[in-house]
Amino acid sequence: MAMRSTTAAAERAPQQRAVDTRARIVQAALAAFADLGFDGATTRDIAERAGVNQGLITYHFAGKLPLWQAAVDEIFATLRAHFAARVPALADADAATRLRLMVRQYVHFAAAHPELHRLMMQEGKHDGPRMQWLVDRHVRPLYQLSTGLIADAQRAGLVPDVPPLHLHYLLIGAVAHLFVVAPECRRLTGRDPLRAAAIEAHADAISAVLFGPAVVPPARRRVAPKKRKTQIATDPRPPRRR
Amino acid sequence: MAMRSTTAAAERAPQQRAVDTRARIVQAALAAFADLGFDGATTRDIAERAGVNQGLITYHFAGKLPLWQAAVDEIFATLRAHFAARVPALADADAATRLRLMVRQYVHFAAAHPELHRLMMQEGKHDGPRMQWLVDRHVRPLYQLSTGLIADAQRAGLVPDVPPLHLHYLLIGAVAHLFVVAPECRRLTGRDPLRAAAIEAHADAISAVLFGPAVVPPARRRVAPKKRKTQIATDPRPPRRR
DNA sequence: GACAAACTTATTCAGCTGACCAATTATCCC
DNA sequence: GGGATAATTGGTCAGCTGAATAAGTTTGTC
Repeated sequence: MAMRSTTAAAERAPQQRAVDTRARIVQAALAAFADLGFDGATTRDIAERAGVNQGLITYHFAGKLPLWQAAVDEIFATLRAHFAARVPALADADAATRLRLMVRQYVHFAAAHPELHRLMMQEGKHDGPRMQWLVDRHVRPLYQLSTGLIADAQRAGLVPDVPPLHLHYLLIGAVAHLFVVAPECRRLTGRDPLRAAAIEAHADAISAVLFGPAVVPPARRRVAPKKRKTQIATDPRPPRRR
Repeated sequence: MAMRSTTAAAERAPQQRAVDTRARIVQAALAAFADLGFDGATTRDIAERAGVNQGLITYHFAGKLPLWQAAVDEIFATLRAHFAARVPALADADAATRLRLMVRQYVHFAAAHPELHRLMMQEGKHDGPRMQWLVDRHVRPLYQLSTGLIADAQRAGLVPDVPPLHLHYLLIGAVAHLFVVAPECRRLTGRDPLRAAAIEAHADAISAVLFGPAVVPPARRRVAPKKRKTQIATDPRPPRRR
């Protein structure tokens, strides 16, 4: 094993190809675990999806469980990066603005990465050591962030005054379900919910339901195809006409 | 192989114990398929959960797929019965009342039978013959009922005027997700979302978000109320509190 | 008691499971 | 270039799981 024996002889930096294969394995594992659950997914299947030899997954990861943990870490890191990159200046904006923006970005993330929610539903069904690890390491921090924002928004009168717990789970389900069962929606309706327009429409629907009709000046919605030129400043979506 | 005799002699009525074991197998299959998906679930496991011999499942059902179909038929029949029993006089009431009532009853059903949504999410992830069968036989009729009600409610100004497709999936996710991942919620928050009070609170949350804050009289509000001068006539949702 | 429905027991056997390892190749550092 | 090490390969392992069925036993009904 690589031991930094005598001098400060630095351990070799990991080679680029190793970084690549690791990443490909993690991505394949993510898809497999999200699809089939921990027990249903097999290391062979994962290796095949990743296009690598099966022995490699034991080489790079100690076993199936560490691989699962790496996959979970990966998708949550992606989620945090998504928000960090797209919800700027969190400290500055008021709660209302932040929540509106985050919800919209959350819709986009859920559409681009349905694995997150598929995986969470696979694991959320049964308690156990994996779920414990998952909740303590990733879910709880996000939950506290989410409910904090919700409480702020409630104080501002932006969202209904119901227990934040319920609003939190309500929101997750409302946002993610369409994309989790996107193939079903496609067969049922003939429309692909992953089209950019459909994603935007879903974000609009969520916003309309959660925050009420997006109006600051009481423009009448719903009656005629009246153009809505006045968009609230805090909602960065482009004005869309129907 | 015991074949049903096709002679002129009348077939015997199925014995009661056979009806019972069939039902127990179907219930066990429902739980297993919802938990593990079609491929992940095993007939051995199902037989064990049902407390019957594994050979019986091949005897009563022709194989794994017919068993799955029986389980799906069962849960959807239960859903229809639930609505039929609890949403009376569908023809009389106006769309608003019906939708309010159905949403609330839907929350109760989702809490009592999370298998439905677990199963739908397992199957909704990938297209294929099973999903096709499922959509054609069960999902599409419900979808048309749901979107019909939504459209009516939109005409009455009860819910935001967004595409019914999005409202439909939004609603399903919002209602069901909390109960699908109930164990996660329990570990995360220490509270059990299956308590009667929690179920009611979730129904309240859904109603508040979807229909606006609860109005005092439970009486029907059929037409757009003109009482509120601060609110435009075309939007009957009461304003959120400031 | 006759006879079929309902159920049990005991197989079958192909294929897959995660883990592990010895041999091989690619890459790095001197 | 060459030695060392990281990265990768192919293969083995021992055991388990899969659905299905054949043959035998109990139970209920006529």
